Parts: sequence; C-alpha cells; structure tokens
Amino acid sequence: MIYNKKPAVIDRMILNSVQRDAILYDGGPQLVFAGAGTGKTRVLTAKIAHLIEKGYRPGQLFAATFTNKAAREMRTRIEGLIDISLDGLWIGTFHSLCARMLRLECRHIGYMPSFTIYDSDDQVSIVKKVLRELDIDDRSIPPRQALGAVSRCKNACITPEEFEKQAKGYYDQEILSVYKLYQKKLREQQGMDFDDLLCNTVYLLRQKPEILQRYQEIFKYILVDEYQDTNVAQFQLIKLLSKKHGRVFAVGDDDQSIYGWRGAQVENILSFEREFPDTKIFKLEQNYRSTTAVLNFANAAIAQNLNRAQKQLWTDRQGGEQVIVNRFRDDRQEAQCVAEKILSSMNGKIAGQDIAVLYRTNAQSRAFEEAFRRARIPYVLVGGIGFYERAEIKDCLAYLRLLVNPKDSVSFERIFNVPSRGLGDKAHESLALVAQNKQCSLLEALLTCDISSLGSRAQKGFSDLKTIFELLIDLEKKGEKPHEILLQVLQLTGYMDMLTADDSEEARGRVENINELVNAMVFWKNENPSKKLFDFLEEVTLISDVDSWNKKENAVNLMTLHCAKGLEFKHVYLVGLEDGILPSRQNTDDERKIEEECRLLYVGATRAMEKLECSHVDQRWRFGDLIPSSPSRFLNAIPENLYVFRDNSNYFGQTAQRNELPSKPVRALNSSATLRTPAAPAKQQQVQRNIPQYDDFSQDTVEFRMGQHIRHKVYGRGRILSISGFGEDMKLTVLFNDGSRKKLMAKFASIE
DNA sequence: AGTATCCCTGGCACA
DNA sequence: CAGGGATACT
Ligand SMILES: Nc1ncnc2c1ncn2[C@@H]1O[C@H](COP(=O)(O)OP(=O)(O)OP(=O)(O)O)[C@@H](O)[C@H]1O
Repeated sequence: MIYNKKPAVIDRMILNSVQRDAILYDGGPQLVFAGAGTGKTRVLTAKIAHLIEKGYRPGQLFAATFTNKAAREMRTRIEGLIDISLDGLWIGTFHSLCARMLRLECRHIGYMPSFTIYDSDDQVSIVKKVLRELDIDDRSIPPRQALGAVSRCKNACITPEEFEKQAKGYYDQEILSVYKLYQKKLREQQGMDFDDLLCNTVYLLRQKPEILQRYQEIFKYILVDEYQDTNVAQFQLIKLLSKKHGRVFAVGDDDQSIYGWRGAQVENILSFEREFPDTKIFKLEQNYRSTTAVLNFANAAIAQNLNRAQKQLWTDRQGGEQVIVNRFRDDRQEAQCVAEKILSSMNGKIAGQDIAVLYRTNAQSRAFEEAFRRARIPYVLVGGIGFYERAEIKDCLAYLRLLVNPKDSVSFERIFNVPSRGLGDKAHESLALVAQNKQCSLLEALLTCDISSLGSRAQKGFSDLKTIFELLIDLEKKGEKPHEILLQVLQLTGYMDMLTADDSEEARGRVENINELVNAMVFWKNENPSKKLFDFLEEVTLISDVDSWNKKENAVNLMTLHCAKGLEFKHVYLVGLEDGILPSRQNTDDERKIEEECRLLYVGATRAMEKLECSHVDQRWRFGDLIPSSPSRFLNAIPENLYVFRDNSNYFGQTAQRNELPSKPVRALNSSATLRTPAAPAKQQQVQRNIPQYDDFSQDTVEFRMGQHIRHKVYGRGRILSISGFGEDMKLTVLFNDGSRKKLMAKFASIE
C-alpha cells in the first residue's frame, strides 16, 4: 500500500517557496497579495487540493472564483491532483454559491425555493414598470440610471430603510421610492436579481443567527480568488462566514481591480489586514507568464496610478520581442493590419487560439470580425449577444420559468401574446385587475379566475393560453424531462409553426437556435440526472460571457479587457488605446475611475506571454460618423524606450495581392451586382481605381435602393429619396437627418 | 382592439 | 442596431 501512496500534492506541483508556505500555512487569515502572472490562481488551486488531501471534506470548503469557467477549470485541476471525489465542494462565483445557499434557506426570508433569478433585461422591465407606476418621467430618470442607483445600494448592503436615513434631496427621494417599489415587485413575484443573490444571503445570515452559526460550522475554510474585485456584500459574506474560525484564504492584486462600476471596492484588499486581525500576507514577486519586455511595459503603465500598493514584479524570461505601439488612420485600417499581422504569425508557428485581440468595448469587435472574415482567419468572439440573450431563447425560457414559478409576471408579460393570440394592452390590463383583486399573479389569475368579463377576442386568447398552461403544468408535475416540456411548449403554443411559416433567413436561424436549446437541455439532463428544471434555469441565467468561451482549434480570440482577466495568451493585441475609449469617455471625469481604466490597460498588457502589440487610431467610426481620436493618455505616460512606435497611418496595404485574392466576397459581389444593376460592375472598377485598396471592400458592394439609409462623411445620416443615372454618373437625392436635401454623386457617398 | 410597420432616438464594460 | 412610439391598416 505504501508504494501506491502518491507524494503529497504540494510535492507534485511546481511551486516556489512562498507559494508552498502559503499553501501549508494554517494559522488564520491569509492574503496572497501579488502582481499579475505570479501564480496566485495556482496557489489557490493547490491550497484546495492540499486541504482536501489533509482531511477536509470537500463540503467544508467554500471557494469563490470570479467566473463559472474559472470554477470549472479549478475543479478539474483539483480532480487531477487528488484521487478524492469533490462531491459537495462549494466552488463557484459568489452569485452561484449564494443562489445555492438561498435555494436551501430562502424560506426563512419569505421566498420559495423555486424563486426566479432575473437578469438585467428583466430588471430593466421591472424598473420601467415601477417608474410608470410612480409617475416618474423616464426622461428625468432613465431606467438604467435608476437601476444603477438601486444596484449600488444593494451591492453596498444598504436596505431601503437605511437608504431612507441618508437620502438627501429630491433625486434621492425618487430613487428611494423606486428602490422600495422595485423590491416589493421582486418579492411579489418571487424574483431575485443578481444583487439580491448577494445581499439576501447576507440579510439571511444576519437575521437568522442559528442559520449563520450552522454555516459557520459547515464551512471550515473560505477561499476567494480575485479578492480585489469583491464588493461590500461579498466582503460581508466572507466576514460572516469566517467569523468563528478566521480561516480566510484570499488571493488578489489591487492593480487588477476593474469592476468598480459594479460595486467592487479595491479598499477591500487594501484593508484586508485591518479587517481580519492577525493576517499573514504572502507576496509573490516572480512573474512566470511574460517576458521582460512585456512586463516592463505593464509595470510602467500601472506605475502611473498613485493610489496603489507598491509591488515587486520580475521575470527571468529575459528579453523577448519588443512591445510595439502602432498608429493607424482609422479603426478599419487597425483591424485590417492586425489581421495581416496575425495571419503572418499564424503562418509561423503560432496557433490562432494562442492569440487574443482585446478591446475596451464590445462594439469594437465588429471591425475585427469583418477584417478576419475577409482574411479568412477563424476567430471566436467572446461576449456580445449571447445565446441565452436571444429573443427566441428568452421566450422559451420564459415559458419554462413560469412553470417553475407561476408568480413570475415578468415572464408572463413577455410571452402571454407570443405567438400572437390577439391579446394586447387592454387584455393585459383587465387580467391585471383581476389579479389585483385576488391578490395573485397574472398566471394564477388566468388559471383560477373567471375572466368572462373580458371581450370575446381576449377571452378566446386567454382560454387558449390557459389550456396550454394547464397541460404544461401537468407535465411539469409529472416530472417530465425539461427538454420534453420545452418541445411541448413549442408545439402547444404554435411557436414553432410561427417560425416555420416564416421562411426568412431570420426565422430559420431562430429555429436552429431553439433546436440548439433543446439539445443543450438534453445534454444537461444527461450530465445532471438528479437536477431539476429550476436548476437549469438558474445555471443559464448565471452564465457569464467567458463561461461559454471555449478555445477553438486555431481560432483567434476576440474579447473585452474585462473578459480577459485571469487568462493568458502568447500574443496579445491591445487595440483602441485612445482617450475616450481607454480611458472610456464616461470615466474621464473622476480620478478613481481613471485609475480603474489604467488598471484595465495593465490587466490587458499582462495577459501577454511573448508578444504585445498596442494600437491607436486617428479617426474612429462611431454611430455612423467618423470622429477624431487621439492616443490614450496612458500610452503617453509610458517611457518611450519601453516600446517601438510604428506609424502606419500612411501605409496602404498589400495592394497587389489584394487583386489576386480569389476571395468569396468578390464573387458574391459580382453575382449580386450583375443581378441587381447592370451598371454596378463599372462602378466597382471605378471604386477600385479611385480609392485605396486597404479599406474598401465594403465600398465594392455598394448598391443603392430608394429609402435606403446611408451616411455621408460630411452630412451624416440620411435616407435616399431618389436615384438618377447609373454607373459613374449615378446621382442620389438624399434627405439628411438635419432636414436638408442634397443631390450627391453616388460614387462619393459612403454608405453604412 | 390589435397588429404591422416605419421612423427615431439613444448608446457600448457584465454576474 | 434595438426598443419604443406614432401611424395606418385589419
Ligand atoms: N511556481 C511556478 N513555476 C512556474 N510557473 C508557474 C508557477 N506558478 C504559476 N506558474 C505559471 O504562471 C502563469 C500564471 O499563473 P496564474 O494564472 O496562477 O497567475 P495569477 O497570479 O493568477 O495571474 P493573474 O493575476 O494575472 O490572473 C501560469 O501559466 C502558471 O502555469
């Protein structure tokens, strides 16, 4: 037996001495406080494995990671390290851990375990309703702003009662009433938003000492990754859970705190020692990820921030490729040139999946997607409009959510007339009235109340809907498999028929998506035979952008800087380093926010292992207008000897090659051009002669129709009223948004 | 009364 | 580029 005994985890992993110390230390609160790429995540993983190996049961560990994906990966790593089942281990994001606890305990705070978790769209629709009911003009307080204010309160664990005490002035009073009514509505429909998951857990533990005590005894260790991005509610939770034994193990880096706008507080990590007495701090100083070139650049970037803890950070990966800073004319050239650079790396020995293009906002991805498609570079886009945010998917989920929680009126309102059943505002209002009288939800009213007071058309619609729900609820009660229920939803409601009747490309895509949803549910059920429908619904609402990201064979990764946190790539392109983008326009007013933007640059730069290229452009397309843009103030503050500057703004691409490229867009264009207007090919020639090759693929496909929306370099947006002439002489009469009417030569007007 | 359609505006982080 | 509002159509 002795021969079979593996050496301890700690001896099987590559760890430096500080890492080892941190893992072995067992004397109370610990903070691993270190810069990027120093192996913090590795320590956390090893710590968990070590604790389990030492005899802690997985169920005694509470480990919070920043994304579900990180949790999954960590779990897999740990499973590979020790031969002990991890069943019962509490590992996940704070949100999913809290949801798990609340499913078990929410009865104590007036919720049913079948409560629904609302995503941000749901939140917005509730706030809109609240504003309407309170007669607040949504131009005086935009819903998103109201929501932001409410969310800030919740993230800071400020109850409406507490807010009332500190509320000053008219605006605060309005927010207070929104906050109160919003919470009332959530509660009425057994809904919790993302913030509630955290603050209701804290509330529960504070209100019910016996429950708190139970969990304090269950969890022997509280482990937290990315501690710098915890908010007040999360901090309170950690504090409450660890109070008895003080076994908190946190890792983080104040320089990587980038979620302040979501309530995270860097102060949490900076005052860790004060909050947790007798904390032992572990400092990791060796960066194992990046070359000196990359690291010096990143260090210089973050050194601009004054409000930070000094840290050492060095690497023995000497030298490496110089960091490059590129200047481009506009975002199209930026995308095009990055694509060319990537293409040549990929012809070398770098695989696409080891390359990432990182940008500040999702909107910036479009130019890169187009450039990559033209260059035939496979890519994966992380974020943007996710699968579970698509309208058809949300419709399906709304039906399912209602089966789990019939009080969920947000979902009811979403689907009661989808597909169309002849029910509109009036019908909704009547039903709401009935529901109000009976003190029940809309669906409950539909199912139990007499609705004969309604008009005949509405009655028909409602009775159809009622029948559908009766059948569905029956299926759910019988414990039918989730995907079977969904298939019935699609069948009974006629949702599928609605889509198949429509033979547009759009509708076909939706059918495909729904099929994918069915598949996902089948797959999920196989993986989790014992889980229920509401578990599925919970999981899908808590999915984040990175969670659904999988590196694809040879595909370049496109994502926001926020998404890139904790990841690493051999080559990294940081694009759009301009004032107004990074730092983002909205965050240039406040020093704290500017510092957070700077940290974003630091996070981005430190993702690179071997090669880092940055870029900024002179002009950028924004909502259809070309606006000037200047290099980021952060770049200006980095010593010039730490990078090579390349001005590409006069570079006009590999013109000759372009013509020979037998690419698909060209063919598509020829065929459509000849189909539509015989004059088009001539125009295409014209365009190719007049306009530099580098950025004008879309110009080639120019075709005009009456009524088409266009934008013009000088006049901005407008609509085509009439077309005369053809070929080079085609003239357009355009009505611009400022009311002016102009006649233009088609070949000079740039369209959107 | 309800629905389809056109037009206009507002606006990029994310669990 | 989508969600909301006015408008015209069934
Ligand atoms: N002791 C070590 N020896 C060699 N390589 C290591 C060691 N510890 C970690 N690494 C490697 O260094 C890289 C960074 O590690 P890790 O992701 O754990 O760092 P981190 O501190 O969490 O980074 P970040 O804060 O940027 O997310 C990884 O590729 C990891 O495999």
